[in-house]
Amino acid sequence: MKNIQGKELDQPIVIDCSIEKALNIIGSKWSFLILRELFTGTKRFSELQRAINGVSPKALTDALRHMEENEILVRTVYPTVPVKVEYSLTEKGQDLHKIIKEMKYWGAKWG
Amino acid sequence: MKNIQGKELDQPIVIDCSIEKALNIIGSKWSFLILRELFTGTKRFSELQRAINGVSPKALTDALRHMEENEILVRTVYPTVPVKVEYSLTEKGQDLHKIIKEMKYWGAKWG
DNA sequence: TATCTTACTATAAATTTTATAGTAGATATA
DNA sequence: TATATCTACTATAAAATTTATAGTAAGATA
Repeated sequence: MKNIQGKELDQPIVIDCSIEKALNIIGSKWSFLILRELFTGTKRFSELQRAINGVSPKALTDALRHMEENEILVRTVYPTVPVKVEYSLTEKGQDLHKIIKEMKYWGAKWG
Repeated sequence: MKNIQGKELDQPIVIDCSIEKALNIIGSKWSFLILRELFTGTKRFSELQRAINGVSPKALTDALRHMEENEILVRTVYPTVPVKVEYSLTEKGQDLHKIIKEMKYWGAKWG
């Protein structure tokens, strides 16, 4: 995953801007919609796939992995057959709620 | 410009989600950084280019055009030589400040 | 035996993004 | 006179990313 400037996120570059930091941690456009879903509670992969119109499984996997690495969400695997995987927000992830809420207000007002 | 599902924005599709509406109107990742700059006042193309680390002129032009079409900012051309072009936020654009502010808080806390 | 399920991967194709050079048109400099 | 400078972009090809599609494991079900 690359940052907003197109550099690998594990490269030693210093970003001063908090907005850029937030955008890099959140990841991609899909992350916002994953957040929207997870604020209402834990979800499985297939539930997210159905709820988010237009995501390919790869895009969803990539976004979830990125968010997991950045400790926005946790991934829990239940070794059943077929396997069950649940995604839920961490405190860090829950704290993004204010941003998404403001987006929702703005979108309802101007969209 | 395409929407978050990859469809052209002028296609007759209905989006119910306010978050998606907001994301589609804002446009791309660069838009957030353009907003960051314009909240401090009117800026010229070259000022934005210098202030936003890593934008290509094409990416900047594309983002500005998209934001202009969506009435987030206005573009004013002064017919001097060389020409001078200024970008400034509309009321709709100013109103995005809450979102960016929350991003900034979050980035400062967790980033 | 064939089919269904979940949570993904693999691959190639399609699309987007980026880097780089170039443009106008007047002024400034050597 | 020739060259360089400035701004705000465009054009183009190359590079990178994203998407669509098919496929996988591994047991349950009909």
